[in-house]
Amino acid sequence: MQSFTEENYLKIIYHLSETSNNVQTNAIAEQMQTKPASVTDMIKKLADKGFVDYIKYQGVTLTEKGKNAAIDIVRKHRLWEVFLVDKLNFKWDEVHDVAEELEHIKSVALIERLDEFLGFPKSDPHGDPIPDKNGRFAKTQFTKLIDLKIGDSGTITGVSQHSSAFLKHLEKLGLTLGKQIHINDVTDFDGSVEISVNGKQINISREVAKHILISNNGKN
Amino acid sequence: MQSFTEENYLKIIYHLSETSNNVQTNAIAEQMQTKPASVTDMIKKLADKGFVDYIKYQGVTLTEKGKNAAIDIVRKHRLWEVFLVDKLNFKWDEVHDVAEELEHIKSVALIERLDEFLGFPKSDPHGDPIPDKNGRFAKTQFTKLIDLKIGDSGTITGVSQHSSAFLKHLEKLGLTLGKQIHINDVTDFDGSVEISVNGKQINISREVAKHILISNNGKN
DNA sequence: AAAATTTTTTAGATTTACCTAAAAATAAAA
DNA sequence: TTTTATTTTTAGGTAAATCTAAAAAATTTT
Repeated sequence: MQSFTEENYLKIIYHLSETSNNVQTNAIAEQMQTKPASVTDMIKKLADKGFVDYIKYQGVTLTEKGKNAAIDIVRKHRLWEVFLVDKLNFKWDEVHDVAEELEHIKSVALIERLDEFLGFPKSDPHGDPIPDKNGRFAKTQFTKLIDLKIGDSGTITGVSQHSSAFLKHLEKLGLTLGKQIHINDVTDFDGSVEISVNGKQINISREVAKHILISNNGKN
Repeated sequence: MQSFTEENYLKIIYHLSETSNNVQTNAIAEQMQTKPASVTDMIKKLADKGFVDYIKYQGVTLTEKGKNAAIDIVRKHRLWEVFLVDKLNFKWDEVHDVAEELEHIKSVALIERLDEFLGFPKSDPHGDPIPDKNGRFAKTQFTKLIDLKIGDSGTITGVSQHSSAFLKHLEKLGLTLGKQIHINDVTDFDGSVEISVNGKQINISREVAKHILISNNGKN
């Protein structure tokens, strides 16, 4: 059984694995808000326990065991987020920190019953897929809004940033999950994007456009 | 803000305070499943932080601050128990350990919304009162079943033991909250008690009778 | 009231997850 | 291909919560 801290490391390594194959010490340190030296210590421990493969100076990759452990934590995190939003009326920008704590509660029965209570949801309030109890989930293929071309349209189905500030901003702009959008123009000067949503035209910054995920997008 | 461990100490000191005024080091050690030496260390820390009053060799008492902190944890524990039983269909003997973890989640909003979601329950699945958000709760006056006399009757409204083994045993005997009971006889030999419940006569050991709490009891 | 017992504390170590500072390895630039 | 910069690791140390063994205080027994 893993400690609270080990679980956080596994989860972060898992998320970093999604974009790069070998996860670097510095990247982990940044995410964990700790120092690289501390990361090296923990990596050795995780390697000893068989959660990661580790070659000095080469970064780490999760083993099958490590990946399963990480997916289990992600599952818990996302189920709790659904609980908070669906049952306790939290906003999507309020759930992250609390779920961050709840995800470490160790009880298989608890999570299975929670899953059932919530009606076996397939995605969390931010559009991220929820692994089932065997760790399986549909690999969703999103396009970042920033990568769409003028004339493209699609549906907002996810976000790649869970900070309260970002989500509140989206809310204010009316950019929530399920909304249909259309790309009208891209500004040369600052890369900001002119889009239609809710029958209105709005301008969003490049930074915002990078973190909005779109599906069902059709050319023109 | 207190650590996980500090919270557990406060909770245990609070519970021990209900029966004795000055809580002893050894008693805390036993409940915490640790050694007296460790307790002395922690007591000093809690005293420094103003949670307890402590005089060497004299045991501890909770300060107002300590008492409030403890009641807050008890509140969380009991609300989570209600959630587990009412919403997730846990049995009353399955909730203790999970609630023991959930009680440490730090979010005022979470607990207030959970309380509301559950309909502001006044007692938990074991009959213990749930403090409101200001820490207030009705001081219930129970009589232990063992203290009733032959001919007395009353209603089961609580238990003073939360172990799964004990609760499962009660369940099997049909001795659940709200049940009406009548004392028929007390065995001289072993102090076991002959009672009527559900229209049947059963015999319960002294040990069991000690941990069943009765209210509305009328003489004869 | 002295002796024996129990309770509590102190002293000194251990483990976990951190840290800083400095050394070593790797990658990038000149 | 050196030099420079970046990344990572090692070495040695800290704080929290625990431990064992032994000393000190309080309580109980005789």
